[in-house]
Amino acid sequence: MHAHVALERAMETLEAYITARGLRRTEERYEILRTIYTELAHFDADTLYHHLLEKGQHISRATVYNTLELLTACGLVKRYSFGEGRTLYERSLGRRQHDHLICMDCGSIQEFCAPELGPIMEGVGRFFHMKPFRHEFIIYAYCQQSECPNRKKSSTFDKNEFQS
Amino acid sequence: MHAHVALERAMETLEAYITARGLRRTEERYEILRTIYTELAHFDADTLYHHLLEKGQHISRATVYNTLELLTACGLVKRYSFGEGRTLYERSLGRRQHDHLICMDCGSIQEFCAPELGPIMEGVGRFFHMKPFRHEFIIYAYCQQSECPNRKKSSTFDKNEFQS
DNA sequence: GTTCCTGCAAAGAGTTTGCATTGTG
DNA sequence: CACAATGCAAACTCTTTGCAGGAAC
Repeated sequence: MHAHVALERAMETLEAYITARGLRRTEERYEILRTIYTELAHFDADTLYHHLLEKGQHISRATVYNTLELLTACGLVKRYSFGEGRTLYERSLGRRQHDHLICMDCGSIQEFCAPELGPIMEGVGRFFHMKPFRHEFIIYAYCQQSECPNRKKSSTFDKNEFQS
Repeated sequence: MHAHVALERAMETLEAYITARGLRRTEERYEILRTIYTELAHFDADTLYHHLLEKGQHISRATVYNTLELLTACGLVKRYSFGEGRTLYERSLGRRQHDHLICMDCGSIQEFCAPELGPIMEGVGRFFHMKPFRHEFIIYAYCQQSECPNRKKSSTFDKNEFQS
């Protein structure tokens, strides 16, 4: 699905959600949704806040957090907790189910699909007599190249957890 | 492996680590290791702190955090980030590789083994030309019973993420 | 005696909340 | 013009840090 198609459908979903609950159509909400769907892949709240600032959009942190909660509630955004307590968001409409691989050298995130996980999840659920709802599968990996091609900054991942 | 055997081996590991690096054998370190290996399964730093307090062990938060970092560094404790940003620890010596299932009704945690994950991780690593190091696989599930048998407190898991 | 460790309190990061103001419906 | 949303700042939680006193070696 092309980005602008996903954005259009996301806009419709947001419209419907706003209408159904009698909420307000504020410019901030549309701007944040647009930004997420066209400019950001995996991001945290503060990155989104500063990204908006750099575009000249002065939207407060409170509104950023409120809107992320709203978009999460209506299924347009997903929230993840990655290693070392990083809370990241990503858009969820128009993207197939996927999991994440994180480079421990630079923190960059790759997505992959592993349909085999479905049956595993079902089997575990049966074993515990629980009803599986969703899963998170995160692979932490090193680049095989001596110099990580994604390296951008000092890693937040090699402080304590991965030493001998 | 019995708990006290695991504790003994953990003590030896800690001894060796302390000796190798010229660190100090403080009572706080032994007490925290003992507590983790005999009394706690999955816990956060604050739970450990209060658990020690209730036993009459007044060990400061700073020392609790320092010691958790030390024990993580020498492989006796593992740190996890679960949904909604919970940072939890568990002892790692004498426990086979496992993953976690979290009850969204009460937050209780079950462990399970899924050896099928190894090959999946390897395959994904090959695809991205990266060297997988470790993984986290978390299943979030509901109890099938209408009343969760593990229910202890109001869930921290049904606030935003799991509503319609 | 030297150096490391502890405990306290303050600082810091990330997120949430209270409240006056703004703006949608 | 009612009431929801915004923006700001303060509060809050979890974790880290600085420093003085105390313990290990």
